[in-house]
Amino acid sequence: MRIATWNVNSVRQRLDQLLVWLKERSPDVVCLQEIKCVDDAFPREPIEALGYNVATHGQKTFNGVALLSKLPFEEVRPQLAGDPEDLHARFLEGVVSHGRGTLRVACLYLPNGNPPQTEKYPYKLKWMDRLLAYSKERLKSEEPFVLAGDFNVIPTPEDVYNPQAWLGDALFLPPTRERFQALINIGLTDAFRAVSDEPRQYTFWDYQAGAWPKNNGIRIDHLLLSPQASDRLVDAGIDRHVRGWEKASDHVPIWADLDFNNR
DNA sequence: ATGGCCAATATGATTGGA
Repeated sequence: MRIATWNVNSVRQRLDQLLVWLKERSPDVVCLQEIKCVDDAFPREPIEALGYNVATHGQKTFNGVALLSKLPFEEVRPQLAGDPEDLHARFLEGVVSHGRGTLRVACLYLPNGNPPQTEKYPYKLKWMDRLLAYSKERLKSEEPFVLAGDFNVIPTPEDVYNPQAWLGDALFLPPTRERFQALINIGLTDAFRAVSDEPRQYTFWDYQAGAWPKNNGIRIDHLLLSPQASDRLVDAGIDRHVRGWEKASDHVPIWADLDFNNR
């Protein structure tokens, strides 16, 4: 079973690339971030035509997340618990059933938090605290689940082309990294790092300043696996080549393969 | 962080992104 996540930076601008990539990688479950449209404007039909069920949690102009699944959804729920006043469309949880049980997938678009001296940074940290609380609660069920999305977190200096330049950035500040590490400490596994210790493996390159041709990137999109999911991990990867396409998103897709058959 | 960006919006200047 292949789980993938991709910040598409507007699903309507990226539809052609999305369809090509879906055919090429054929993931079973896909988490999309920054769809940047309301639910009614989401281009469902061409995606459904490829065999996907579609669930969206959009809003006007900004943010917005979606789940695509070849397997039917048993349940779908928007919004991360813990702050009823947070109306940003950044979280959508779905449960799909496969042959040997269910898999819960949480699609998330974690706040950027820049500039750090504004109210945006405490909002990010609070969101991360809510995500930790959510994850602790879900771990109690001892069922396989995946946190998938744009975390806007550079976990370690190995995950950024020039750590010095990012020391004061909301994606790399110690309180940000500490909260990401807290997710690891409670038992979640970074799928990509479970299969590769290669440095300079990035998921985002800025549109500006020749970042892509110079490989000035950062690794901020992640798949975190619960113990029952990481037991099933067989491979993971970054679809770096997608960044070189015409009219590319500034993020590329990442994926993980989980084998739920008997060992 | 930056050699020059990109997307959405009653739209041509502003906001947000990372």
